[in-house]
Amino acid sequence: MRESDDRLNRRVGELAPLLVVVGPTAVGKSQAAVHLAKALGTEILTADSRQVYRGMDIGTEKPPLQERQGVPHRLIDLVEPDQAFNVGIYRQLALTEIDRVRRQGKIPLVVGGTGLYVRALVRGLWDGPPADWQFRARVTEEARRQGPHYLHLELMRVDPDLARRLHPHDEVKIIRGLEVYHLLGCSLSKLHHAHGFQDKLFSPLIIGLSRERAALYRRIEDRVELELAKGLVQETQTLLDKGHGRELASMKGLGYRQIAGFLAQEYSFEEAVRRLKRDTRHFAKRQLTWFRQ
RNA sequence: GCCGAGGUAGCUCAGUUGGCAGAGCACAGCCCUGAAAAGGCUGGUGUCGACAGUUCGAUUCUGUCCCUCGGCA
Repeated sequence: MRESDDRLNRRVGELAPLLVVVGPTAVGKSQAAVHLAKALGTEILTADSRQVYRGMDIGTEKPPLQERQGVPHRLIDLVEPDQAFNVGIYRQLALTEIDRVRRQGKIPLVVGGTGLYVRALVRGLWDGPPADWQFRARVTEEARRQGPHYLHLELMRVDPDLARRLHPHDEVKIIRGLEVYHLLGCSLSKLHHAHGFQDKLFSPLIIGLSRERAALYRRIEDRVELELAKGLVQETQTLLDKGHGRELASMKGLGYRQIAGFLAQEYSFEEAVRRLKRDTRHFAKRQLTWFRQ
């Protein structure tokens, strides 16, 4: 019943509206989004792969309660830092939230800096398996033994199309390709192609925020200093004390990674701050290439 | 003032037995569908401190000067 409704809607071009605000870190998304949400009388659905972790507040720049001005923020604090999280889980939860907001007669407003999450909402996500960490550990170990280009050659055997698109050094993506073949017996490039990423559920209006580069970098530096003043070091220590090791994906996030290195006495505090600022600038640049298109 | 070391990319430095100057970082551009704040690719950049001399040719050798750092005064 709903299925056919959706199909009908698609045919007549009446896809559900979806408002999306994207932009690099520190550009001022959160503040702009609160204004927009208040003006529209709606809520904020965050698209941020780091704000989903509970207890990671300062380093992920979750807007403090007083800055939210009563606007509900959803899709944050979803899991513990040692729990697995990924685009698939995000998309599922986000679709539920979007549906709920729509039923209340409001325009869903998605705000975030994680390009992949936004794209998975707007273009769909192929129905694939999540990471198999045992497989990944095994394959990584094998690559150590067999030499650097071993995995790429393996992928060339099972998925030549993907192998040609990936640089031999891009181990993370190469392993994903091997993993999918291992789990499903079919090449990832075929599965991607079959899906096509034309899975349009919404008619999105995407608003990209930007700033002059020098100003953005200045804001990043100020923001890092502010995070430190708010107690980023203490927050990192607390997470480590809870047993959340540096190998966790969540602990590899900006801020935690650099501060954890300092706490492990690998380098000085000044060096940690320098790296954090630098890595955040690099990240903002990568975000810009997602959002430019 | 004297002695010593040095002045090469935005920064830290390597180098040229005299023949179009090169690394890391910074910076810029890009890729991406279950780790994505992850992971990966590509690319500029130069009065080689200044002036003169030797030389077919000087960033490289010689001289003078300027500047920086250390030591002695």
